[in-house]
Amino acid sequence: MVSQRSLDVLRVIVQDYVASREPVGSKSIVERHSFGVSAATIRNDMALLEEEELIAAPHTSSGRVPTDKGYRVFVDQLADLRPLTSAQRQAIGAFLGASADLDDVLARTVRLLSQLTHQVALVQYPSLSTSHVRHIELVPLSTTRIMSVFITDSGRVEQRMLDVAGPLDEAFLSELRARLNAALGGLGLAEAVEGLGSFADQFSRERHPLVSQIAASLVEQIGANRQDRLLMAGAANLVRTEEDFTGSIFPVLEAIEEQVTLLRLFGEMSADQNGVSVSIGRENAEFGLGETSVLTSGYAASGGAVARLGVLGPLRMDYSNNMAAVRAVARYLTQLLGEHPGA
Amino acid sequence: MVSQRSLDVLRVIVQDYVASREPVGSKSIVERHSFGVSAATIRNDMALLEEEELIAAPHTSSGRVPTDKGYRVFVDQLADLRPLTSAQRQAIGAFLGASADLDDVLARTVRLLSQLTHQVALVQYPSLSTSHVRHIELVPLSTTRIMSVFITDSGRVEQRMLDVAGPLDEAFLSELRARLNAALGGLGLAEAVEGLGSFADQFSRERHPLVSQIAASLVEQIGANRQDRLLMAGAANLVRTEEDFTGSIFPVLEAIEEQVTLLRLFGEMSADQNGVSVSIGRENAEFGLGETSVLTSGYAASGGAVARLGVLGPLRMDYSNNMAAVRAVARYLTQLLGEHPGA
DNA sequence: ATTGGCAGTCACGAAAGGCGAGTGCTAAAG
DNA sequence: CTTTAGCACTCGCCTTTCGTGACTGCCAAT
Repeated sequence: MVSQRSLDVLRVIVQDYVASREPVGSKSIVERHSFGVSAATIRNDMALLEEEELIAAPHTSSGRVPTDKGYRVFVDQLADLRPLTSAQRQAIGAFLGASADLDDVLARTVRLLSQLTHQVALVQYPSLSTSHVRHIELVPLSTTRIMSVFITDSGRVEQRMLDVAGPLDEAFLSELRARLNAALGGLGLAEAVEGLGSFADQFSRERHPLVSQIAASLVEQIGANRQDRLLMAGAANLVRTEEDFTGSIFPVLEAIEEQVTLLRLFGEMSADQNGVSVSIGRENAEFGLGETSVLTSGYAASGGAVARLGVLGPLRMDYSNNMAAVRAVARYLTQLLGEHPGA
Repeated sequence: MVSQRSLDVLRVIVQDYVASREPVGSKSIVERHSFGVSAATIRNDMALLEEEELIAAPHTSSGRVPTDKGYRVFVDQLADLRPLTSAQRQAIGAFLGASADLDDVLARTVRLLSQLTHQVALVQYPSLSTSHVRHIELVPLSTTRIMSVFITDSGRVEQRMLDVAGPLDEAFLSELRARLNAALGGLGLAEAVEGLGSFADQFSRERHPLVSQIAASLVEQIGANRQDRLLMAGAANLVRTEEDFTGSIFPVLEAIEEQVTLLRLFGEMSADQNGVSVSIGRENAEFGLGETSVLTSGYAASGGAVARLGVLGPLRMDYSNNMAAVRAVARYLTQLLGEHPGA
């Protein structure tokens, strides 16, 4: 049985360790916090916590350090996040206030988040899977080459080049553009792909191969871009916290640059009651991030597109502040993208 | 007077030091290379090199290490770069072979370059300043909101949202689109901006404010995007070579994430006869990169857009191989972008 | 100009010793 | 049963010391 006071002891151990980077001993606890009991009593509680594997001693006679499990219990106890300071709120507004397009907003967001948390920040591009076709544009580049621009209501724009078999005149391209938008405008991406399957059938035998080719390219374009991208900022912060990693941070940086891994990790994280999901230490082992914690929150772009953003850092981080920052930024971003669809 | 043999000694000092990371002494030189002279003679040459400040001794009685100036002389002596190995050439082809759009090509390029050189790789987006207007598209998002898509012949696509004062109908939007493209298509960006200045004058008094607003937004869109972006990959390599930096690599990573600084540095580097420009150590001091070397080469996208790509790493790097890689990738990229305009 | 010899310098690594923070345990008190 | 004070013990860390080895600089001879 773990008493309430024991949990309080765990809390201050995590807090003090995060603040000082040094194993915390019973004596320093009683002199820094008002528990109203003696160091010996704290020692008894600490022995209990050690039995539960919530804390561990690096050396036989040193203070204690939280284990992965200890951080987990600590985080789960953080029921209420204190809101950000007004200075931080202002920073969010100032940073994200006036932005032109989605690329810009997300680029600013990731930098902002990294500055607020002093960790590596990550922002996933909104998934296309739940968004809808806003507009398709075909732009002639030469007589046998066109650029197709594909715009969704989540504000994403994807362009692609295509060499076509036969020559194309502007009139036919206009017709094609009009028919494409009539047929696909407003559809979800899956429906659009379906619609493209039979799209060419409405054209003459003569035109059919050409239109088929273009339709196939569009299908590919839609499908290919469903694989999301990830923005990163604040890699320098990882170096700053280098001492918190037992070995080198090299493998960590490698894993971060391997976006596929992170996207998989993002995919497996779901929101808890605060909207912020936390994955700690060995919980990330399969991603090569066994020594890091990842905090994420979902955010919604318009068009129903959802994605995640968050931060990554050493186990020894300020969970409280960082979770609040992630939550606040996600909320602000959702609000911003909701207000100005696609912007 | 610095004899030819002295320069040869400098060369092997750089080579051995790069290979071993240890100060190189006279004895190890004579036993690893066939100079046909004794260690004492080498020592005399080394004393000469030291007088010229091309090498220095970390401690009174240790081997010698090249200085910034020494690396500079070494690099300038590398008249002919040996071409890449066939395996490397194949890697370039395989990596960049099939790519959809400019974003994709550049993203692959930067990763490729980082893998070839084992350093941080940087690729600058082609500057818009010398490219031309390919197409302007206006997409209605709601009655008072449009998205303008701006396509250049260098393959870049920029989108932007705009709230307009009055309601817009589709017919007028079509007219506007047609007139915009008629007026601006093919113009250089500077000319396009000029043309937009008086563009609204051809419309009725009633339409004038609306068109003015759209034109102004387009001008802003063109201007704003002239500020280039930079792709980076291989930050993990900096960590791997951390020991080559006297202090922490933190400020280096910070400088790298501050794209503005790097773009300024890129701007100041011009090509030498090999097409590869090298900036060594303190030559980069004003950018906070006094302990790094930067190798860059220009490349050309279609539409006359030019930009630079390159790598950044510690002074102690394999200049010969890395310069060859930068040159090869720049050439390949130029070729690829030339073949498939905008792709 | 080149070479062999030799004394001198100095960083680096290993070994030793002292310090001190912190623990676990025990016995007594509330 | 919980809490407290006291105490012996452990062990990482820091500092000091010392020996080793690599390399240089100089000098005299070729």
